[in-house]
Amino acid sequence: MNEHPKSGQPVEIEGVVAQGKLQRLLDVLPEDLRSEMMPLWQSIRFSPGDVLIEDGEVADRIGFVTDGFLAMSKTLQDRHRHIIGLITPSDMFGRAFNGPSGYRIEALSDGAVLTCDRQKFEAIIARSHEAERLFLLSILDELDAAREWVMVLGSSKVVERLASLLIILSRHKYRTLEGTAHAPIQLNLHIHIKRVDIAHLLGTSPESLSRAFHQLERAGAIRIVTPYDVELANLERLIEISGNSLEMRDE
Amino acid sequence: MNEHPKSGQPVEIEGVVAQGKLQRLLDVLPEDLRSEMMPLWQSIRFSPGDVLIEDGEVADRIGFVTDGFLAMSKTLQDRHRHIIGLITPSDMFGRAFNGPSGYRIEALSDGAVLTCDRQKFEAIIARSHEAERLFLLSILDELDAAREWVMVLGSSKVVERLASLLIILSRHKYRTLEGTAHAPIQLNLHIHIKRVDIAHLLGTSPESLSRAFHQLERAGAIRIVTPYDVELANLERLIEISGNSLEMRDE
DNA sequence: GTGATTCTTTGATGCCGATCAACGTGCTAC
DNA sequence: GTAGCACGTTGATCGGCATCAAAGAATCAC
Repeated sequence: MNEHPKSGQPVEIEGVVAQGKLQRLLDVLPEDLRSEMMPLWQSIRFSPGDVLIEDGEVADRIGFVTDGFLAMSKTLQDRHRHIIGLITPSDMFGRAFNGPSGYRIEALSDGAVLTCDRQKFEAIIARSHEAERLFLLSILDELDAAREWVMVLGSSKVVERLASLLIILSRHKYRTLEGTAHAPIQLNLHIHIKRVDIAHLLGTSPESLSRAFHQLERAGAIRIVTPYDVELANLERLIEISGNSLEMRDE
Repeated sequence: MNEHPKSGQPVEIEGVVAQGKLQRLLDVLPEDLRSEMMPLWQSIRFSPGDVLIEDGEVADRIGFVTDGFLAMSKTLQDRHRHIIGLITPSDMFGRAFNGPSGYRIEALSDGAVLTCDRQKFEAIIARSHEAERLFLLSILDELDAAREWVMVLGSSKVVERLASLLIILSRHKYRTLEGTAHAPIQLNLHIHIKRVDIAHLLGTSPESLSRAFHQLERAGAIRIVTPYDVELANLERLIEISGNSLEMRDE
């Protein structure tokens, strides 16, 4: 670990392998900057409930998710926790170039991230025009995700929101499966996130969420094998219920 | 019009004056690029209901709001219109560097924008490292706004969401007043937006919205002079009702 | 002015979902 | 094994809000 492989080779720190955005970013980084940056990275494995960045903390770290799910949330003074968004593999968190985060980053599943000191990261990235540009452009993806999330939360009914979430999660599975299978008839979705957290994500209660799940099953859209294993039996109907609020592109 | 003033001088096209983000962007642009870009700008004045960019249209224009309010929305196939966010003076719209918008941009009030062909804009901006950087960083503001909006929509109750919106709008007034008054005791807020549109913004119906307004008045937080003129009688209480979900910084 | 149109408000009803409470189920400890 | 615990589901009640309907209020045409 902590070797400095050449561009194009996978980067791995303590068994955690960089992929997605981070991988691409390191690929375009000139050799010298790359060597300089590599020792700064640190891997963190997390379990459900772990808090990576505390609410309001001046957390000057940025991180890239390599595996698992995180949530960006904010606790109001009435102790009610709002979840702002879901952070999925390849996503970045922390507010590079724009001061500390202001949000709480908390784990919803098992997984791992690679993190780096924010200011050092910025300093090195800024020395490569191409890398900086690539990095800043990746913020557009975050923006898209945030807006998609607004669409999801804008759906009045819980079933609609749940249908949207299942589609989003299945898209992520597609993304990693891309290239292996082509047109999967039925999709077995393993949900790594606890019901309570899904409920908070969708702005509802575990009870209502449970009913929504079974409502989807009764509608024939999904089949609940276990609470963590759902079969998307009728994707078309699922999309229909979701209200078609999501772009179905593959990125 | 269409003269090419030196850096630092206000830019004005057909009576519409660039300000905020666009102003700053033009300020850092080298003289030659600036001269090249100026003729590309075009001013558009709008009235409530005007659609600047149609849903799904491959609209390759970007624009900066100089005055008034716009909404970014998306119409689903069930004809239900979701509003993704509010676009306010100084904000940008259109997806520079990232393909066409995909959203509908529609006017909620009277106002004006300065627009430019997207690809030509990108091409010129990309030739100035500093300008490109400034521009890409401004996307972070959009991201913040989107996330703030998620917080607002995440509030379960309509009054809470309304309180948040009023605060957001008053902040914008502050922003333009900045420097003139310092600690205004009471704030007369002129709302340029129709009730129906506010209702859609907040994901509710005009009827429920009306009740929410009067609920705020009964709580002593605001005083309704006319439907378009509201006095923020008790800002503290308003913030309290909003759930404190907003950052109260002045940017 | 007067009428027409548009916008806002008020009232009545029914549904969705939050909440409280209890039960079921699977896992861990020992 | 059994006890304990965490998590998920189900049931019952109640409040907020969408919806339908209709009545003010403001604006515009002429």
